[in-house]
Amino acid sequence: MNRAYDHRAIESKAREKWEYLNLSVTDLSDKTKDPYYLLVEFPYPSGDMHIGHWYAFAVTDIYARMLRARGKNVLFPIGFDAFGLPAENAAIKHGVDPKDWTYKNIERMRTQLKSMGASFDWSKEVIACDPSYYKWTQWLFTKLFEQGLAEHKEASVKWCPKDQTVLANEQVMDGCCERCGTEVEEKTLTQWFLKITQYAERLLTGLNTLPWREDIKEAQRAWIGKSDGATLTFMIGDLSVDVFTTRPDTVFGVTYLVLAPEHSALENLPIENKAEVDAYIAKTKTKTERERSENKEKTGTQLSGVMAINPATKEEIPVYIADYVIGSYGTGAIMAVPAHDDRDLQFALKFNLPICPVIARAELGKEIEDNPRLAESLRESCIQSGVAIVGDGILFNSGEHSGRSNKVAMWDIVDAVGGKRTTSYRLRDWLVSRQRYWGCPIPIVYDPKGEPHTIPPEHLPWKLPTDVDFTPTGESPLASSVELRERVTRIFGDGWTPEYDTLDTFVDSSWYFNRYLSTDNEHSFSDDALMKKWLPVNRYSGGSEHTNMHLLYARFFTMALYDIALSPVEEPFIERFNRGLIMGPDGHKMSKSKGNVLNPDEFVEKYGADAVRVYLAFIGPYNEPGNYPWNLDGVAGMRKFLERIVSVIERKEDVEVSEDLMRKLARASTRISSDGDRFKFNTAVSALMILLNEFESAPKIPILAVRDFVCMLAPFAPHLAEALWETLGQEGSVHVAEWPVYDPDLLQSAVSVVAVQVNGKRRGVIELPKDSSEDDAILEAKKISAIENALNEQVLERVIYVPERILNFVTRP
RNA sequence: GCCGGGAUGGCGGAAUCGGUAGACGCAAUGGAUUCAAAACCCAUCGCCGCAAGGCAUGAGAGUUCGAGUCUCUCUCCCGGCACCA
Repeated sequence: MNRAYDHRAIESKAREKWEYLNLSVTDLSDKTKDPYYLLVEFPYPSGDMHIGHWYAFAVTDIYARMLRARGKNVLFPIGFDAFGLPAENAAIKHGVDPKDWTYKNIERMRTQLKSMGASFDWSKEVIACDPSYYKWTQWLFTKLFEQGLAEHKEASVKWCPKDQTVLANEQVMDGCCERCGTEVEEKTLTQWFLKITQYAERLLTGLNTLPWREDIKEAQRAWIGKSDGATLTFMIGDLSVDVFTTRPDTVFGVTYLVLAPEHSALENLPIENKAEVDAYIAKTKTKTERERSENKEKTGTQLSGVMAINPATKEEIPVYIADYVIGSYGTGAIMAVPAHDDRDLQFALKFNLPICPVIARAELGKEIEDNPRLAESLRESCIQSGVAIVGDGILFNSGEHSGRSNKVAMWDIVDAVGGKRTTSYRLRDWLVSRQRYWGCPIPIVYDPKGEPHTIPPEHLPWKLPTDVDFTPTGESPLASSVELRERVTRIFGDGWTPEYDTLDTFVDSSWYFNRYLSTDNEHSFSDDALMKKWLPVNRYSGGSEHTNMHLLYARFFTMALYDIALSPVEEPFIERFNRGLIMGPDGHKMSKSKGNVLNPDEFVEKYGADAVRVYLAFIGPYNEPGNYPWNLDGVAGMRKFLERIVSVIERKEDVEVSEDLMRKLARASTRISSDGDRFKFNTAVSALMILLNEFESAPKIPILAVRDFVCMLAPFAPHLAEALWETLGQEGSVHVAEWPVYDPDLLQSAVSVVAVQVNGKRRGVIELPKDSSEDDAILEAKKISAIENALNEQVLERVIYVPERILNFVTRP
C-alpha cells in the first residue's frame, strides 16, 4: 500500500478540523438557504456496529454532504432508539443496570459513527430512554388517550413465551416472534391498544400521494387489507347474527352459517350448545399451532338444534362453529356459499352439506333458464374438482334476481335482504403494552374502581422506577416496584394503582423526527414554527423490514397529531428509500451461525474509512433493495482508486484547463448530482473513476481541474478530500466549498459520434460536426467501405437520421 | 394461491427518451519489472470463428427502420399477504 496515503493520520486530522469548524451543526432558523431534512432511521444501541450500520449511515451521509455543497441547509440528525429488550436481557444475564448498559453502548456507537466520517448534527441528538425524551412520548400518549385513540380493552393477543410479553400483530412473522423467532401463543388479555384501525382508510389513500416505490406501497396496502362488501343479518330464533361478505350476490346460495368459536353470540345459546363449543375449543389445538400447521384440514362442530334463516330464501340452514372463521375479522361470522367459495366448499364436502350454485357463466346463455339441470351439473363439477365457481356471470335460483348479472344485481340483493354496505380492514389495532421493564412507562393510573386516568402533565416524565426485579415471570417487572406504588398513593391517594406495563418501543420511534427540531424544549414535544418549516421529512432512508411496522406507525401517529393540530403535516415522509442488504462474501445473509459475519472495523483499520465508504457506495444502486455480496477484493480496489487519486494530485501543474477537459468535468458534475438525487451512488463513483482515468492519461494535469475533482470526491471520501484540499493550498474546508458548476453549453459536445446502421445492424461509426445535415451524414457514411458495399448490392428504400445518435440505411434486396 | 418487484459476461453492475449492449470496478490471462515475490505499470478479456463475419440482455412470439427498454404468452428468483369471508 502506498505510504503517501496514511489514512489513519489523514482521518483523525480531518475529524479534528471538522469538529473545530463546527461543520455539521444546522441552524434550523437560517433563512438564506433552502431547508432539506434528510433522515435515516435512528439505530438501536446494540453496542457493536456491523456492516449494515455502515451501509445505512455512511452512504446516506454522502448525500448529506453533497446537498450541503449544493447550497441546501441540510438537517441530518442522529439519535438512539434506546429502549428495548437487549438491554433488559443483558441485565438479567449479567446483572448490569439496563440504563448503564445502554448508555455505555451509546457512547461506543458515537465514536464508531464518527469514525465513518458521518456528518451528523450531534447537537440535536435524541435518546429515546432519556426522561427528557420519554416525557413527551408519555405526553403524546395522553393526548391520544384524550382523543379516544388509546384504549384499554380485552382482546385475543399474541404472546411470546420466550420474551414473556405480548406483541403487536406486526411483530409476528410467520407465527413467530419478530425479535427472537419463538413461536407465539394466543391469549385473551386486557391490554393497551392504539386505534390505528380508525385511520385505515387514510393510511391507504395517503399512499397515493407519496412518491414511494410501488413495492413499499403495495406491502402497506396488503397489510391494511381493505375489502368492500356488505353486512347481512341472519336470525337464529330471536338472536340476530351479522355476517360480513364481499359477495352478497351469492346469498341465495348460502347453505349454512359459521361462527368463530369465540363469537359473542355463543354466550346466549342453550347450555348444551355451550358444552359443544367448549368441547370443540378443547379438542382443537392452540390457535397458533393451527395457523402454522401445513395441514389446513378444516375442523368444526354443528350446534345441534340451532338453525338460522337465510334472509334471501327464508329457508332454515344449520349453524356451525369452526376456526376457519377468524373472530377478530369482519363480524367473526360468515355466511357459507360452498358453490362459490373454495373454503366453504372444502368444509361442505367434509361435513356433507348442501351445495347450491346460483351463478353461471354468461356464455351458457339459454341453458341458464333450465336451472334444475344446470344446478345439478354445476354442483357435480364442484364435487368432482373440489374447486368452487368463482368469477362473474348470470344469477339463477335467485328469486326475482335470476337472469341478471350478479355484479349489477349485487346491491339490489343487499337492499332486498335488509343488509348494508360495509368495508372491512385486515389491519388490527396496535397493541402497545409490554410486560417488560426497559421501556417507556405507560402514563396511566387506575382509580379505586379500576378506571384508567392519564397522569397529569405536571407529573411527567412519569419516571421508570429502579427498584425492580427484572426476572421475567410473565408479570410486568414494574409490579415489583415499591417506589412506584408509593408514588401513586402519594400523588393520587389510597386505592389508586399504577399501570405496570411499558410501551412498545415502536411508540418511541413513531414521533422522534419531530423532536430533532427542538431537542432541549422543556415546554413542548417539538416546535411549531420549525415543524412548519422542516416537515415533512424530505427523504427517509431505512430498512425494508420496517415497511409494515415503523413506517406504518409513524404515518398513523402523524395523522393523529395532525387531527389535533399538533403536526402541520398529515404524511411525515415525502420520499422513502429502502436500502438493500449487505451479504457475506459467500452471498448468504451474514449470521454468526454461518460464520460469514464481517467486522467493518478490520477493513476500516486496514484500508481506511474512506475506502469502505466508497466501496459501499459503489457496490450497487442504493435506491433498490437488492442483496449485495461483500467482495473482499472490492474494498482493496477502492483503496487503489484513492491511492491513484493521491498520485495524480502530486502531478498537478499550474496550466490552463483545456476545453475538452472542461467538458468532461462539466459532464461528471451533472452526472454525480443527478445520480446522487436518485441515490445511485454506484454510477456517481464510476463518473469519478472515469475522470481519474482521464487525468492519468493526460500529459499535464491542471491544478484547477483537480481542485474541482476534489470537491466532487469530498462527499464520498470526506477525509482524503480534506487532506488533498490542503495539499492544493486551498483555504478552509473542502466541505464548505461550493459544488462545481459549469457553463451548460459545455455539456453539448462540438462533434457528435453517430452510429451507422444498415437495416438496423451496426456497420460503422462516423464523427460529424454538431448540427450536420442528413446529407452530410450520408456522404460521410458512404466513405466506410462496408456501407458502400452494402448499398451497392441493394436498393436504398429510406434513410433514418437521428442527429447525434444514429444513421440507418433501410434497403430492400 | 393472490399481489408487487426482478432476470444483462466468471462476479457486482451500466445503458436517464425505443437509437453503437456490456460503462465503471472485481476476478482472470499474457507481458514488463524483480535474485524472487507482493505492489506498481502495459495489454487482452460476452460467446463461436484464423479471419471476414455470425450469435448474444431468462424462453417464445409480436410491434418497429431499429427492442435490454414497448405488447402478449411462459419459466425461474426475490419480497409482501395468506382459512381475512
